[in-house]
Amino acid sequence: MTAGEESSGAPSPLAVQARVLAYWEATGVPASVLAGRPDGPIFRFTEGPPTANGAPHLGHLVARVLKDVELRYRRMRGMHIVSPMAGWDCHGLPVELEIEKRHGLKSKKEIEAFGVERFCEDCRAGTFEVASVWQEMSRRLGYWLDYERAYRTMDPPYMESVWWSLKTLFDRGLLEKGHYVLPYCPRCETPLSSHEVAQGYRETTDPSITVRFPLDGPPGEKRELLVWTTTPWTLPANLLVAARADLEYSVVRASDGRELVLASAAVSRYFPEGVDVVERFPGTALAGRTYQPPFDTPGPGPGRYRVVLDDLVTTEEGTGLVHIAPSYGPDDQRIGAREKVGVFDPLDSRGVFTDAVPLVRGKAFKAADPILLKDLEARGRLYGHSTLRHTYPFCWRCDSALLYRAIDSWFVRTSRATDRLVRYNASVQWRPEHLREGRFGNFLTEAKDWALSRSRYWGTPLPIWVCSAGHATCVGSFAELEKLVGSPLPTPFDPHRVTVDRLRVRCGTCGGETRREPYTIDGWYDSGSAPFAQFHYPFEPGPFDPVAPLDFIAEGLDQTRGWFYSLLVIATLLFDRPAYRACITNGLVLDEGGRKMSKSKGNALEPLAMLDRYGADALRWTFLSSDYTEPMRGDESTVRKTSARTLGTLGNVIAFHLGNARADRLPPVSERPTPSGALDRWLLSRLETTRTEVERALESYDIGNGARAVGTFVDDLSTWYLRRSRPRFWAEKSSPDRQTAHATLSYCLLGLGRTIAPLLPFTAEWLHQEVGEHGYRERDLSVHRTEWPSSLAPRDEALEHAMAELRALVEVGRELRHRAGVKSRIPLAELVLFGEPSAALAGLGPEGVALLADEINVKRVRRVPTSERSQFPDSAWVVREDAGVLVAALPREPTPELAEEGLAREVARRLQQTRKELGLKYTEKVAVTVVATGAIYRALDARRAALASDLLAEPFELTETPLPAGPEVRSWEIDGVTFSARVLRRP
RNA sequence: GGGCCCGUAGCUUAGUUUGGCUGGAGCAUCCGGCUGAUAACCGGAAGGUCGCCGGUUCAAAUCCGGCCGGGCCCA
Repeated sequence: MTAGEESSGAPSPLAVQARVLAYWEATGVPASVLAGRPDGPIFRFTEGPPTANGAPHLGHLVARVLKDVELRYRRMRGMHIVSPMAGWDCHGLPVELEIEKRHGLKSKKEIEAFGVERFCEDCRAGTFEVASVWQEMSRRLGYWLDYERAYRTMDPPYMESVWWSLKTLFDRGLLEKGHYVLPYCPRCETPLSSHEVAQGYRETTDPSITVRFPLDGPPGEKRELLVWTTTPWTLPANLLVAARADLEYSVVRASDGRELVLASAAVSRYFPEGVDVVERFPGTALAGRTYQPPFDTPGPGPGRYRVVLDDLVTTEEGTGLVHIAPSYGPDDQRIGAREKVGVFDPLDSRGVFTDAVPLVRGKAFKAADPILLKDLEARGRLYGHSTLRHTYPFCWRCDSALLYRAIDSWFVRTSRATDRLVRYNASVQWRPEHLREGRFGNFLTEAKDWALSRSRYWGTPLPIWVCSAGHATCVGSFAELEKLVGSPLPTPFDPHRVTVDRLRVRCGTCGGETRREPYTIDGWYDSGSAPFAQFHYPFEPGPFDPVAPLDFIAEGLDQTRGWFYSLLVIATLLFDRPAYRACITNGLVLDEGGRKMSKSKGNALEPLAMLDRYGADALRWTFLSSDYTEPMRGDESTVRKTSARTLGTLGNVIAFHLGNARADRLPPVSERPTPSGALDRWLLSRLETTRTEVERALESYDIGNGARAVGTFVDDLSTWYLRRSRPRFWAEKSSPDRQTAHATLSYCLLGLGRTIAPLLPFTAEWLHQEVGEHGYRERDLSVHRTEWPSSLAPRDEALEHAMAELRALVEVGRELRHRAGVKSRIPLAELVLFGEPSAALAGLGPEGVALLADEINVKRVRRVPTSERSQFPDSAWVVREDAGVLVAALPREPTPELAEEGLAREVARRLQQTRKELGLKYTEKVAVTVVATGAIYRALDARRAALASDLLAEPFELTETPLPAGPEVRSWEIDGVTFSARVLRRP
């Protein structure tokens, strides 16, 4: 922008963004900032690694804005960020699934036919297909991460650190094998962890059936247990029925004469019409009774098909008699183990029935339901059949219905550290705070052992080898592995399954032949290891400190069960300390209707497209000034409106300042001016207040409060300071008042630039470069390389208070004018204020009075005692009273002289309008001829010189003789009187 | 079924921790004003059962209980 263009408005946010991005890239500002301040205090941070093959959505963008704000702020405070590395979560089902789809693979069998090696190679390559989108999004958002040195969970050093940690847990007895009932995905053929399952619950319809289990008994007695279930496919695996000792059971006689046994509490539910009760007895009376199983598949076994007692039985639903299939439920397993009845699991790894149940051989577990039902019915074993809508877990990645089944798995024994998890969590500064005791806290107290192993291919292999004698050897480093192999490892060594499983590893205990436990580990363990594994700890020296938690992390609320949890568990078990000191979470971004965004619904807004359309700061501001802890609506009109408000206003102020400063070549002022005027001092104080509020907000991770403070300041700056100061800026260059106004505005803008640098990095840079006249030349002059200002100006709270009072009085004055029906252009004689001024207001002195008079357009402001109310009759005055307290009065009419002055202004305004319509710059002179008569003539005649100067008119002619008609002659009417004028551009 | 959170004007929200001035703003609407920022600025009006019901209190948007609606999480 040059001096000749000073009247043009603010450049668009997009233009600002493009300009700033170009500057950053040309001069390497981001890289130099990322390099950090190694001499400064360390601020520990870790970027939560996104899944490397999933596209970013707006929610990710919110989290990144929050992280960026805090990191920029800490950098300005001179802190050294450890580490600013980007990260990628490379392993696990999401990646495998993508590759399976690509090759049309539908099962593990097909993967193995395809070739595990090829498959894993494709997973490795596929990992980075969307990486560039993430990187580009970060760049455009202004989120500076070190992508050059990004950590990847699939890199051998990273994996070696993970192995080290697993061995550490193993040695402490915190990593153990078990055979437990786990949620299992039949399609992926692997168990899932509880936090994975948590992501997949959804409503579904299942059969709800009641089955007759005939009791063995004395001849002639025909009694049947009524047993309820929603999973008919588990019935072939039934081994026991549970009753509750302290519950009463009834025997009822059905209409067909058969006697049915169920809990007394369930009788009215099953027989709302009433029924004959033959007998009642406690649950203990049923214990040990044997029955005919629903299907005789597993055959008789010791202790099977009998009634046992257990507290899991309730009567809220069902019959108070619970079908127990020890393979298919955690409680079932517990009871089965206690009763020593063994297990019967007729499903293969894909959830398909084996030959063990000929009736449904080859059927997937759910698909067997109708066949089993039909068979039960044919044999007269089905008592009732309906359906039930309830929530049921599905695989979070492939959407298959999960089943619970007993399976071998390795567990991290988190349940042994529950008290420490809870204690360390208590020290976390959560944002919002309620997560500590609320959602996250609750989750911790219920924490179960972490099912770590996955029967999959693309992941960190579980580094445990077991020999024929049953010794388990957990390997914690490549060196240790090499020792056990007895010969050098291949170089470069890639510790993924394909390589590792070719090695012949000797048992660490007996030296015998071993086989590796054929598992990979849960990807959440990989990402939870990021704080140390990204530095290849403990194998290489690095900045990781086992004693020090991260200072700060931030991710979406969905990570409570994900990353926030795995970080805490790993830090607690491994280092016996909390994982992070502060954690900010953000809510989901919803569409304009408040619905979840999803690609399938087509309502998802692409982050990059949004950045293209509105620019980074507009999006940043929208998120920061909304309640980002709650679900937000991400519709575009909100972005447009919210950002236009503050960014647009600030842009206008800057554009005004630049135009003004450049027109007269006034240099930027970076030293704090010491103005004497109240308005200038007020602005400086407001700036300092704002700086303090932003500082407090960012220190305590309450970013929203900082953003609000900035919003208020920008409004004050534009609509009060600048509006009130505007005439000062068109005084002569040498005028002291102009100089002071310029210095104040320049200084405050530069101070504001540093204050908003963490929040609005693009706008701040633009401001800093333009107002500071750095010219986008040197990277050292970037606002992001400046220090956070420790103090920008003296704070004068009394002055801020006084100004607020004054502004309230201005509003009163305007309201009075409105009521009097006299427009602002017409001066009135005086504004009368009742009573004594407050101490604060009095402190503003004559400047305050002048300001008030000018705003209300009155010739003077007068204070009178309240007792003089009678001197201001309603016939001539409009009076304001608040709750019975007199405030102010204003004349209803201007004096004739003032009316004339107003008339002159009416004319002047129309001529100014004409100037503008001619497209004249405010420095261009014009030749003006005004034709008027009567009152208008008299009004103008008395003010020729002033009008000429206001309008830059040379000459300014006034006549009563009409001008010859012409295109340049225009006429107007004021209160029924006409006048005309000719305004000519001067050559 | 359980837990946590949210519900203030058409929209975005402050105020809720620690009860107390007529519940503030901004956008949008209407009316008016201003005119050297101009797809800007200023004023006024209208718009609120502070989700609903009940309780505590001299006093409740704020504290307590219950309910309704929404979201997330758990099972």
